[in-house]
Amino acid sequence: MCRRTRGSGPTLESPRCPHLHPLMPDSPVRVRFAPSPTGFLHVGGARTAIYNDLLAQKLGGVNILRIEDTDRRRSDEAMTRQIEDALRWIGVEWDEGPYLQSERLDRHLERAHQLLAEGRAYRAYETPDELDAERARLQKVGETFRYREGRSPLAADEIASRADAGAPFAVRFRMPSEPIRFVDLVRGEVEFLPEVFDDFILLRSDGSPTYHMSVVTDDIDMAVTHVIRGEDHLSNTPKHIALFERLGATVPTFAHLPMILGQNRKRLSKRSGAASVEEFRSQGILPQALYNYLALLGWNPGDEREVMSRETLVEAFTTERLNDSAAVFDPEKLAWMNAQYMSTLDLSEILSHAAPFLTAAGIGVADPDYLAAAVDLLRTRAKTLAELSELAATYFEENLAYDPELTAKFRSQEDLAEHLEQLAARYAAVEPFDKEGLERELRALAEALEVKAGQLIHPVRMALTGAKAGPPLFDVVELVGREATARHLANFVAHLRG
RNA sequence: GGCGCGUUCGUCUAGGGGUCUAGGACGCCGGCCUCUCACGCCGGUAACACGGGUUCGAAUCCCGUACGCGCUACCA
Repeated sequence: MCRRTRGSGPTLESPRCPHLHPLMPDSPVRVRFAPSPTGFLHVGGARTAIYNDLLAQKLGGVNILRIEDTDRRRSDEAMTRQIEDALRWIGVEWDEGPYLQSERLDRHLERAHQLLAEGRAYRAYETPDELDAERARLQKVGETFRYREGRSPLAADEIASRADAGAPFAVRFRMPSEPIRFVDLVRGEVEFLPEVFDDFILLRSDGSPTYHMSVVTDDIDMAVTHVIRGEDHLSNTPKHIALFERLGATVPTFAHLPMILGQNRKRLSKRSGAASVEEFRSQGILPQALYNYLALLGWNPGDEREVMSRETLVEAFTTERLNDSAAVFDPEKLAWMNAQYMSTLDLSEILSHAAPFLTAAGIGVADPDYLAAAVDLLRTRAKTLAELSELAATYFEENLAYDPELTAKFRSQEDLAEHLEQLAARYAAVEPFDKEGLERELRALAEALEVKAGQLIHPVRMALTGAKAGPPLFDVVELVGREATARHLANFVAHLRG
C-alpha cells in the first residue's frame, strides 16, 4: 500500500506510485468540492472543502466548486449564495465555479442515453412499489434483494407487455461481474466483490438522472483527478468507478475522509451542538481559527505544530497524513484555538471581524482609536468576538450600574469613599494623564493613607468597569481618560454612600 | 441481515517490531508571574477495546470477538 510508505517512498506528491497517480505525471491536479445546498455549510463539509483547498494549493492545482442541486425541492439561489459566503469567509478559495449541477442536466441525460445505446445500461420496468414489495418479501426469508439483470421480480412476458405498451421505465446500469478494487488515499486498498453489486438506476422512470449519473458525468467533464469526500461515499465508490470505466474515462484517485462526530459520538448535527460554519461565525469564532481547527481534525503535520496559518498548512499538507478514524468535534479546543488567534492576529484584523459584534453590543465607532485600544486591552481576555464585545461594552457606558453584591465588601469599608475622593482630586490634576503617572499618584496616596495599593486599585477597577477583574488597572484608567474617570469615581463614591 | 470502514489519555493526536517506565495539544488540578482576571511559563492527572496467534521481542504484523459508524432508495 502506497500510503503506508513514508519518507522516501512513493506518495501522491511524488508520483512514483502507479496506484496513486492514474493520470499523466504532468497533468494538472483538479479537485472539486461538491456540497448540496442545504441552507448552511456543515463543518464536515467545510473540512472537506479545506482539504480540497489545501491539496489544490499545495500542488498548484485547480479547485472547483460545484453545487449538487439536483434535488430541486431543497435548492435555491439563496442557499448556493450561503455556501459561497461561508467558504469565502472561512478562507477556502476556488478557481472554477460554482457550477450548478442542475444546469448540466442535458449532459447527464446524454451520457445516460449513450450508456443505454451502447448496451451498458438497460431498461427496467418494475415500479418502485413492486421493488419495495420484493425487497420486503426477501427480507422475511433472510435474503437480500439485489437487482441484477435477468433477476427481475416480474415475469418475462409481463416485462415484454409493459415494454410493448410503452410503459415508463428506469434505466439501470449493468454492473461488472469482476471485483472492484481501488487504493483510497485515506484507507489504503479497498475491495468490493461483485456479489454485492446492484444494477443501480441511472435514470428514473420520469427521465431524471440520479446522483451517481450526475456526479460521474460532471467529474469526467470537469477532468477531476482527485475526489476528496466524506466516508459516507465509500460504499458508492464501486458504482462510480464502474461508471467512469464504462464511460471510457480515467478513474480519479479517491480519498474518503472520516466523519466528524458530536460529543454524543454520533455524526455531528444540530442536535449535538453547533454544526455549521455559520453558527460558529455568529458565536464570534474567527475564520482563521475555524480553518485551522478543522484542518487539524483528521490531519496533522507530523510534528508538534498546531497553530498554523493557511499558508503554513499548505506547505505542510500531505494526503498521507490524513487520518482514517472518526473524530469528535471539541468546542473547547476550538475556543482555545480561537483565543490563540484573538491574541496574535493584527489588531486591525480583529477589529474588522469584531465590527458586527461590536455594533450588536451597541458600541459605535465614534472614536476608532479608543475602540482599538479597548479591544487591544481585552483581546487576551475573551475567547470569542462575542465575549470581546460584551467586555468592551462597559468601556462605552456613560454611567455604570454597580452590582450591590459585587460592591458589598467595598461599601463596608468606612474610609473608602473618602479615599477615592482624594484619589479623584489627584487624578484631576495629574499631568500627563498616562499610566505611569496614574500609578505613581495612586501608590503615593496609598502610602500617605497607610493602606496597601490593592486597597485602592480594586475599588477603582470596580468604579471604572463595574467588574472585579479585568486588564491592568492603570491601562484602564489611561484608556478611559480623565473625564470619564472622574465621572465614574464620583458615581461610585455616591454608590458607596448610598 | 449483507457489505464496507474504524477502535492509543475525557477529547484531538504522535507512533510504522526493540529507542514506549507510550510523546504533544485541549480540558482539568497545582505552582510561578502579578493590583485582579486573562495571557505566558513550570509541573501533575490520564490511554494502546478484548481474545488468540506470528516473533527472542507487538501499541505496531495476522486472525477472531465486541463495540461504533457508513452504505444497502426511482435521496444526495
